[in-house]
Parts: sequence; C-alpha cells; structure tokens
Amino acid sequence: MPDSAIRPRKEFGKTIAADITHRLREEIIACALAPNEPLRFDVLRERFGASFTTLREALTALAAEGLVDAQEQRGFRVAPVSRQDLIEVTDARVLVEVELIRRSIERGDDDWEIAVISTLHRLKRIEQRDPEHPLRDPEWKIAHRQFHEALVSACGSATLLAIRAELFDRAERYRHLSANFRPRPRDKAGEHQAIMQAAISRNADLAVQLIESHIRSTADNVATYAAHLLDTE
Amino acid sequence: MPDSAIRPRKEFGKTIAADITHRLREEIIACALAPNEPLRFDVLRERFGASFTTLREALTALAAEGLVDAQEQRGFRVAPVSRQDLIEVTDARVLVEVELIRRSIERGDDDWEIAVISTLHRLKRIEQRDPEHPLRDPEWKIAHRQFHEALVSACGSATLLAIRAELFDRAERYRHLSANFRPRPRDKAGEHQAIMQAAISRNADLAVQLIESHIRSTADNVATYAAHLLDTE
DNA sequence: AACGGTATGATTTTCGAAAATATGGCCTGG
DNA sequence: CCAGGCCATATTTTCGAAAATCATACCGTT
Repeated sequence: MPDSAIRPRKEFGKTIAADITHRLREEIIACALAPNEPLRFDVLRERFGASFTTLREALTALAAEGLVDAQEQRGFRVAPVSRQDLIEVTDARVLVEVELIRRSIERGDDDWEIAVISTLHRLKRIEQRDPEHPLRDPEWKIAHRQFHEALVSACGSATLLAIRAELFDRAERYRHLSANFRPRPRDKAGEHQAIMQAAISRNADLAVQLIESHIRSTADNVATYAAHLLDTE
Repeated sequence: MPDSAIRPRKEFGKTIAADITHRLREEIIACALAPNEPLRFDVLRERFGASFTTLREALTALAAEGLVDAQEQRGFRVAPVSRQDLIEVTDARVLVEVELIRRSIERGDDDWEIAVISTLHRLKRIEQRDPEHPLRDPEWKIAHRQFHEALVSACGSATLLAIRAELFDRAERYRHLSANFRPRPRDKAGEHQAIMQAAISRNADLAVQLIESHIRSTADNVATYAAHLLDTE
C-alpha cells in the first residue's frame, strides 16, 4: 500500500500526543518558546496541527515535569524562570547526580566504561569539527546529554534516573537562556575529559568533586550572563 | 441562585480533569485500584462520569508521577509493583528526605517548630482515639502525611519538596499494599516523637539517623509482609 | 467623574462521535 | 493437529463542536 497517503503525522512516539509532548519539550528547553509565554490553544493548534484535547494532554504532561505552568481555567504558559528556581534546580541536580555518579562508579561494568569513553569521544569530535558556540548545534546537545547520561547509567535506579533527567532538562533551559549573552564557552572539553578519567579510574571522590563544580560553575555562568532575565519584577 | 441546580461535579480543583486526577491518585495509592490493573476507558467513564479526553488527561498526569503506566496504543494500567521498585523508591526517599531534614533544621524558624509540634500532637491524638490499624483511617493518613511534610517544610526548595511528595505517594502505596497482611503496626508513635524531639533540639545528625531508619524499617516491613505480592512471575 | 453591575467577546474546558489501532477468533494450507 | 494470515470486534486515540468560564468594555446610577 502507499505508505505516505495521508500520513497521520507521527514522528516521535506512536501517538500524536507523545509526539507533541516531545516537540513542545524541545522548544521550551531551547527557549524557542520563551519563559512565561502564554500557550494559547489557537496558536498551538496552528503550529502543531493537533486538536484541543491532544494539545491539552501534552501540556498536562509537561506541567508535571515542571516545564509548563498550568493555571486552572486560565490556560497554560511556559514555566517562568527565576534566580531562586535556578538555585533550586542546581542544588537538586548536585544532590542527585553526585549520588548517581558514586553508584555508577561502584557498579559500572565494562559496558559502562565503554559507553562513557565512546560518548565522550563523540562529543569531542563534534567540538573539534565545529568549535563555535555548541548549544546552537543540535548534534552537540545530543552528544553532551548522552555523555552525562552514560556517566550515571550504571547506577541501578530507574527512579533516580528519571528524576535526574527532568532536572537536566530544566537546567538545560537555563543554559539556553544565557547562551545568547555568554561571551564564550569555558573549557568544557577539559572538564568532561577530567570527569571521564576520574570515573574510569574509579576515583569516586574526585569524580564527585568535579561533577559538582561542573554543575555549579555552569549555573553561576547562567546566573551572571542571564541576570537581566532572572531579576524581573 | 440555586447552588446545586445541575452542579458540574467539581470537588477538588476547579477543573474536572484536576479533580479526577486527584481522585484517581487517591484510589491508586490506597490500592483500591490494584497494581497492574488495566484502566479501561469504559470502566473509568462509568466510575468517574467523565469523558474520554478528560480521563486521558488525568491518566497522562499520573503517568508522569509514576503511579500509572502508559502503554502507547494499548491504554493505561496502574503502575506495577516490584521489590526492585520498592528498593529504588526507598533509597530515593532516604536521599532526598535526609537532605531536606538537614536544611529544615538549619533554617527552620519558630513557625516551623510550631508546625512540627502541632502536627505531631494531632497525629498522636488520632492514634489514641482509635488505636487500631491506622492506615484504614483517612484522618490518620492525612495527619501522618502532614507531620512528615511539616518536618521538611522549612527546607527552602519547592523543587525538592515536589520530588519528595511524589516519592512519598509511591511509598504510601506500598504501605497500603502490605497493610492487610501486617500483624500489627510497630511503635510508630515513639519513632515520630523521637524524630520531632531531635528536630526541635536541632540535632541534625540524630534526626537524619532516625528518619533514615524510620523509612527503611517501614520498607522492610512492607517487603516481608507483602512478599507474595512483590515476587510475582 | 467614579463605581458597580452586566452584556459581549475571547479562551479554555468538556463532551461524544468518528478514525485509528490492537486483539482474538476463524479459516485455510501444510 | 499446528502455523500463519485474515477478518470481525474491542479498545484506544483523535477530532471539532458545544458548554463553561474568564476578561473587558459598556452602561446606568450615584
């Protein structure tokens, strides 16, 4: 049969709702939809070509993830940003990520080591090929995410990994927020390399320390260069 | 005007969807809807008197909370239980709760102390009045939840509190799971009292230690008395 | 002119029908 | 008798219209 007769437009998941959830999440994280921006159904309907209820389902899911703010009877909007929220997300990330790194270093097997090494390798390749601002490169974003995921992938707790993933998304939105105003990326390549080495050599204390300062210094960077976007009243 | 003319049936939130989310969550936590039970729309439609899309929205939200399992194109079901999941939830709770207790003890003011003391007082009152199995008493459940919430309420992080609340719900479902098979509740009153005293006297290390064993021993209890429900294959 | 209430338009929220998809039984060929 | 494909039925998923709710401008009264 002809495969693309009408094509009920599904790219990510199997359901349209899951697909739209995915696309909306990406756009919010990338700040293509700005913080606080109202998410009106007319607009979304035209933009994503789905019906009210399907969109509503996607927005509800994102509200549970903390990327969307649901105001009952008054619609949805992109979750606001604030210095306080940035601090909370950063602290929570440190708490969780530190625990997961420790567990992964303790439990990780050969496959884990291979995953850490190879994801870092790919990340470095992309950085060499294209040394400009990495956050604008979708490939870099994916590789970066996969490296950090690989680091904690051997922790053994799907529950904590899910929490970690949500916090990572929320933090990435802040990184995008400041990306346009940051002068130059600092030496992330070196930091990633050091973290990898500490992890592979099973030096948990060092890895934890490096991860924590990696997370915190990134957040500090955001806080300074996106200050004008965070202190709004 | 006549207030209950037709009454569009809204008890909890302002929207029907939020109300149904709330009611469904309660029933799942209380195991009125058993783990793994399929959540078919016909049945839910009759039970909650809402339409497909409204129910779908509620189920999607609960899926994001980890209480419902969404199988694309094959509907929803109550999230399964397992020994592994119980361990993960318990470990995650310890990680988060310990951190929040520390912060609350450090930052808590007079109002915090009052909240901790008064919520414990109410809890003890209810336990005296009705010393049988407390999980069957909705008032005890609320009071118990409020005491534990009060303990961490001064932590200063809405983000971590939200994560904590989700984990608390998931753990409470396991407690209900074993409630019917547990011979007698152990001395929770004493444990709560000790935790309160450690917190109020700002003995963080002791409070942390007590909370951790409180959480872990409850989980151990569940693991033993609900063993036949956890080791299914 | 200021205030309060009301009508109007805009927007969200809910509904049940219709389309899409999965499930289970049946039939055929080996 | 079993395996594999096909049709019928059950169930989920999506849609756009209709109801409910909110926001705003208007009008009359003080």
